[in-house]
Amino acid sequence: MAHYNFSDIEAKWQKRWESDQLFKTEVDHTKEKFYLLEMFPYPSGKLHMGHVRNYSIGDVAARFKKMKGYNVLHPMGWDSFGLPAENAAIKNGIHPNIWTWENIAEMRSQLKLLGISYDWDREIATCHPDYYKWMQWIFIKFFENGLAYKKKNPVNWCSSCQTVLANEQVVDGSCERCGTGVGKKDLDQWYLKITDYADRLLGDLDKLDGWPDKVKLMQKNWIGKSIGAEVGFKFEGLDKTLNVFTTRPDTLFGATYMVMAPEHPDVRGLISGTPYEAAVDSFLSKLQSMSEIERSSTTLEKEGAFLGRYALNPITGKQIPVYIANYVLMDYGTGAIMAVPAHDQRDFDFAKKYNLEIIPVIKPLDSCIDINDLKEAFNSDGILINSGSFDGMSSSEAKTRIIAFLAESKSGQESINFRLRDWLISRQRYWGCPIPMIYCDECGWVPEKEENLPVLLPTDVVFTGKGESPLTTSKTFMHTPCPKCGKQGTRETDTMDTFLDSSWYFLRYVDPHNEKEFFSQEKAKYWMAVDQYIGGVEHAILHLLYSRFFTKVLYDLDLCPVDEPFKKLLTQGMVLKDGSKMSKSKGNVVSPEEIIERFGVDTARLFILFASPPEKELEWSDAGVEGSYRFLNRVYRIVSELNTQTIDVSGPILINNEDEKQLNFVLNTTLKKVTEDVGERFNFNTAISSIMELVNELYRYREVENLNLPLVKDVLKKLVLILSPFVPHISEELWHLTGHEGYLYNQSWPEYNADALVKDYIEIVVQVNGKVKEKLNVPSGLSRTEFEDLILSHDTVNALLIGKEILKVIPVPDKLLNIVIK
RNA sequence: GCCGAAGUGGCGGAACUGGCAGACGCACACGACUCAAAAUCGUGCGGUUAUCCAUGCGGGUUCGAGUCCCGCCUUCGGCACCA
Repeated sequence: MAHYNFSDIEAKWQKRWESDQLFKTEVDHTKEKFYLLEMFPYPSGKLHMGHVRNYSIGDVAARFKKMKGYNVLHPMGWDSFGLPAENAAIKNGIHPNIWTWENIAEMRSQLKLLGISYDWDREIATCHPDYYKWMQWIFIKFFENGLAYKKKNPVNWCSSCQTVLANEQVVDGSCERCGTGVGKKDLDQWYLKITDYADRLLGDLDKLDGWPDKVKLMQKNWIGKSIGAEVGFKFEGLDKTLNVFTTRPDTLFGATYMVMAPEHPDVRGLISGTPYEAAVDSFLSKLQSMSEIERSSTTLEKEGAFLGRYALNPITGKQIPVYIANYVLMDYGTGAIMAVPAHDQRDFDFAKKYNLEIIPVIKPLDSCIDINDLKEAFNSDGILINSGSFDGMSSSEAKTRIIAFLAESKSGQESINFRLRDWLISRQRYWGCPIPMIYCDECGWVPEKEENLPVLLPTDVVFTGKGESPLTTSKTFMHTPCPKCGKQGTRETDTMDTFLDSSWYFLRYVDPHNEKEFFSQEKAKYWMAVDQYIGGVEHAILHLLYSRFFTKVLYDLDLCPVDEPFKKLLTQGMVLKDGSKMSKSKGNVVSPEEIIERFGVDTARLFILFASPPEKELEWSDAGVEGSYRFLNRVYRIVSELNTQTIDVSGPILINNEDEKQLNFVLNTTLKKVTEDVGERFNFNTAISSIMELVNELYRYREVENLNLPLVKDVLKKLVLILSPFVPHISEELWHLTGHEGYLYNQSWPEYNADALVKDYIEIVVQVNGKVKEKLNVPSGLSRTEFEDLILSHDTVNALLIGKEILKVIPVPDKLLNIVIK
């Protein structure tokens, strides 16, 4: 008998699928669409198991939806700008462009071995000018609408590499490339105004029913909305006000000192020429000598310096000393706080160190804490004390009343703050999308004209890994006429953060070859939003938040039909080996290529999908892979063996005896379970286990005399159909072997027959006081009383009850009966 | 420190609205086939066994709890001086 020759089978069908353009998709208004997307990869050159898992999960969903009758869009592309290409250029002298395209070619061929149902005609690469032209176009839209701006701000700076680093490139406070401690440097950088969208990005999380709560919560925390008040404290003897933000206006009477961030722009003016200047300066220089990480450590002792100035409490007029301190940040709120040591632990620590006054103004509801002798700050809500006319109010009431009071005297109002900062997108890098802006002495920053896009990356650059962006070394790039006035202008030489490229790629897929628009609105209307998005949880915040931000901006500009990009999100777990993430340094990497060569891609896919539910971590097991391989052999063997008997059989399926009924029952429970597990829950592991049970049942049934061949034929056909999303190659082979035409991808998903699920007799459980005592076969579908009477009349049940007093009987028809006795 | 998730056999994991804990697979053991091995097929497989004990630990609700509630422990993840 023919045996399962996976390598021939896989090569054969992959070739046919490709030449017949099986997975090519077009807009079709007669069908409901389904847009399924896996996060596109960075072309590092090698496919790893995480990729295989990600795309296998996606392929099951895509093939299933197609068979369910949807018009499925399932594209793939490359997130191909980024640092590794440039590092390779510095290290090996290969141009990033060559390095990247070679990697793409390599990875594409590996990816094709997986047999995923991608429409390769829609392939995109973010480093291709056809793509980044539209990236630049979008950037200009942001600029024209006031959402992109340039400002000078302290950024991460590696003094050894002489370059700016993204936050992600700072690992444990050091440069990821050279290990030098990272400092801060003031640089002129481009920002996107994501803070304008903070409230909507937060509020619309509620719309995202199909997202994991975990991811929504992470975004919520990242956006970090705080409701409170901005309060102005006048400086004593100066015509100047110190504005602070607080979430606890109810503690205003407990403010005993003020703190400004060391970088606060007003500090210099307050101390200049005063006797305090020298002491403050020595504190500031101490801070400057520290690295950013040392400074931002929560365990750092709180230290500061008195400015020799006083502010006045806007309600009481009380005189309050003003400090600077290392624990107040310039880039949150107003860069200054009112310190209430009785009710904030940080202020409490500082007050203890500098012997500052601690006045309790909130009393706990249960007064078990001695509020006058605090060992630590009491930071919960409570009842106001020591607060004049506000005494006795609850914290929440006092917040409202005190804000109202401040508003009346024009010294404060309600205020909301977000921890989300504007998005710094400038990178002093070569291998990224050029920022299409030109600086002109007359006109300032002017966007490049649309007809001149894309602003191409120059090729005559030097990669030293030091200094400014490599674009400054190009002789052809920098100088260009101002698009507005025509005088000599200078191009921006920084490139964009690559997270911008990936913030809209899902939109380009709907119309990837459009040369006139970044995509046709017509097509976007049909395809958007992405119905199911699948990727690693490591993108829970940045990529997914940025994509939501872009979609909302484009929606507001009437350039996108939806304001949320991804309806449903599945965050797949990592692939582990020996309990930890596969990595070269740990030497626990399992190469997909090797597994595919030894067992075939169907086995690899099956193992990955079977061993763990998609959102959980997956522990790699070589023995488990062999188990999956064994199962596919088992399937191949029984289908081809039984097929010799059923191939020419036709006629109606008649169920005659218990064996046949049982086989038909298992077939239909499996159809139901697989349909629900794949379609509703993404529980691929249990779907597969139920298919295994069907195969086991088929092996059992094979042993009976006089096989019901029309029934067997039906089982074989449906078995192959439901296997096909998981293991498409072997399924396609068996589909044709069993005499069927066409591709499985174009077949309809088999529906279960509800009648077959009804059993005449059901095994039920008899419990006494909640413990299982007996199992009985009884007719199904009885009423509660029929069920109860039948079981209580049973001899073996009565034997359990001899000499006992029955207190209560709880019948659950078709399941169990519990008898409570004394 | 704050927020969140998860703890079930030797292992990966099932158990959907509270209703037979351990589906399916791996590993292991035994049997059949074989001169033999591999492959394959079959049987067994939480601990004890008259019974009982078992879903991290301790309580609770319920006729009945892996599932719900309260309090701990452990592990993992996110944020981290955010006023």
